[in-house]
Amino acid sequence: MDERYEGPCEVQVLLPLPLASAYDYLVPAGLDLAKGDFVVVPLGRREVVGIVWGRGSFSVAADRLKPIAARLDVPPLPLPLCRTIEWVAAYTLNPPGAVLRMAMSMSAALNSPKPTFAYRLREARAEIRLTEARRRVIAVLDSGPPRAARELALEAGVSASVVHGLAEAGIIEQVALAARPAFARPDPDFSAPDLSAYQEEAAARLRRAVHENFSVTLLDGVTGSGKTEVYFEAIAETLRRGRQALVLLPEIALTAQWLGRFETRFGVRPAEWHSDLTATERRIAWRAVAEGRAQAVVGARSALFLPFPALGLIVVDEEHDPSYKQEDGVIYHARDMAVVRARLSAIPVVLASATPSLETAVNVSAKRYQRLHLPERHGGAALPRIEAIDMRSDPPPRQCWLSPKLRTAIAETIGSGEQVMLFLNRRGYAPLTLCRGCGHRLQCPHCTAWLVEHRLAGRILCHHCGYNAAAPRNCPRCSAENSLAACGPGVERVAEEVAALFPEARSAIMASDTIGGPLAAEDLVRQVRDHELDLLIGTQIMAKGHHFPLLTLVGVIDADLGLGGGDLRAAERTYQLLHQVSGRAGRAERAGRVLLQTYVPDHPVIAALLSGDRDQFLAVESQTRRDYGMPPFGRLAALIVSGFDSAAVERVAAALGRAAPSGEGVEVFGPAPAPFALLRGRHRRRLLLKARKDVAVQPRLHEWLGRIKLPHGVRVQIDVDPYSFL
DNA sequence: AGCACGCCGACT
DNA sequence: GTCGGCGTGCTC
Repeated sequence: MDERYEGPCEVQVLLPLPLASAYDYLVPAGLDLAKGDFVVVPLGRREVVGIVWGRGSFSVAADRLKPIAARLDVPPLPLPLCRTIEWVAAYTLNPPGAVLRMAMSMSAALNSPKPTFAYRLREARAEIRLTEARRRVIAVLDSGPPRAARELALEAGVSASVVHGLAEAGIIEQVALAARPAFARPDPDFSAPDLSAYQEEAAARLRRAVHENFSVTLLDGVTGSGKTEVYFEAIAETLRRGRQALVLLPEIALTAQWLGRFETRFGVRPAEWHSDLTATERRIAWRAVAEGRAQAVVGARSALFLPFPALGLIVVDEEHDPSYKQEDGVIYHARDMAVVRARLSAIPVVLASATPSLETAVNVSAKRYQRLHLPERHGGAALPRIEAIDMRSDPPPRQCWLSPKLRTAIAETIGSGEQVMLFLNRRGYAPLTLCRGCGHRLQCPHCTAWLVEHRLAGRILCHHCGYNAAAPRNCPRCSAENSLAACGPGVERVAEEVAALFPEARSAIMASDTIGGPLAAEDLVRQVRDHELDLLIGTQIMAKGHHFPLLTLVGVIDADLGLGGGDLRAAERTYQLLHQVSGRAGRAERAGRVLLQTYVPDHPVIAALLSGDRDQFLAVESQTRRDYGMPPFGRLAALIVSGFDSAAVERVAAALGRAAPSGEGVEVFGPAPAPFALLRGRHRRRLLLKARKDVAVQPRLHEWLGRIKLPHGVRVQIDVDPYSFL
């Protein structure tokens, strides 16, 4: 049903602000609006852009209503996106305007499409004196299409004033560019894929799904089994139907390598959407999506809220990746919300992973999701051999982290002209620095966290708030000289050990803080590929996406890291990460080998990695969760109370504890100090609501919070389906 | 989220 | 005496 609102009448306008509800406005006579339209409305003494959300609610006296100032010349927010916004708001208990803000994070794009101008040579040229600079500009225009002043100046190697001077003199003239350069159209038939029988079968199933309504399909296959090529076929089919495709990737998996594969298959790069686009790039990409000119978009989780008018497919690659969980502001899980958007858009969604999340695995068992399995490595390469090194019987020397067995394996591998990757998910030199004299530990002044020494940079930093100071020479408390001792390993410390053990090996560190940016990262990848390096030491940043044919040994320095702490998903996450890291070993003809250094070789996670029996691991993990009524067999919601005044935070947390809902199928735990009891200077307390699967938690949470009056300066955040807890 | 209004310290 | 600090409260 096409909802139109012809003035004079009243409509609700949703503003991208954390207001409890949409506001009513008058539609002036002569203005004809539809749901989803972008409008400018007065708010207090400013003007803001909002979205026409529905007919007036008549909740405010008519004489207080203000008229809508204008309708913007932008395609309306697509209705399925509007419904997704409402759904996410209701589910996460956020004001709809706060969710809308995520879909309007590009205010510049809303300034009506400003016509862009280019210069071309005039037919009839006035006679003027031609300087060398002017000649160059004319030559550039002679040999190409009209260009914008800036570009023209750049290409001719002159300043902009030369261009303007030529315009003034009547040699060149401005022409309006008809449309902004269209986004290059990906060609679904640019290159025929070379698929295995399994891949072809899976691709055929997905192509069919693209012609039907909502469905969720898990594309399940080990690293190297060719999942990407398979979902590319679903994208191709979507493009043939003239619809748009969205691929969500974890931020760090969006690499030049992925883009290159897309370009090989479709002839052009897709539109990109991620956090380090410039304002201009955002504007261009957002408008191209909204106007349907961008047919294929790859992006991080926030791309989920882009205004696709003709969305036909969503792919969530690496669906198990924890970075899909947005942890601040509106707390949501992009994979789950992708399923919601697909359902509300009546389109298929494909979840791809080598190590599906337990939630997804359970949804497959329950037949809510389809599963397509790619059983083998494409090209027939063997899976890596995974072995444990029991650190209790094969310990490294004191203050060292590589066990004798791992050292031997490294020497053999490098000796035979192959490459090694050492994995340790810890940036910096050492996770903890303490004073041998007084026992003082270097701690962040704003967080409950140790300061991590980064020796290469000569700094100590907090990995949670970004606090950053020069590494002290003496103990900050007792001033003892040379008394600070590093405890435990970080990648820099492992690199130090490697340099001492293998002085002739060419090695490099790969961590988010040691590589300058995407370009430096690409260069490092190239160095590995071209065998300019023998050994790479890195964090999870190198866990995904790269194929290095000569890399045959992966050493995991501390396979137990992340298993402790009693976190709900610790086991699952460790399994996923180590499995992914293992997949880096031996992808071509050469067999790979993975060595896991562990003190608990019998731990179910380590055992599952050694046996390669993922499904058995998921079954055991699933049974444990079921026994304890934990997700996905029960529901969790966390309340995080935070503020700068710790006493006030404490009081609110205690009051929430007393006002906690109770009754059939609902339990509340806490308040307890939150995982980071002090974060960025804010004190934090946490309460956890656990409910049976059949209990709707949102109304309970709503009532619960309604019973508490929040003093100023204290904030309560709601995390429905918290991803981790301690 | 802005942007006001509002009531207490150092300046022309 | 004002200029301005940012606490709190409203915006259809």
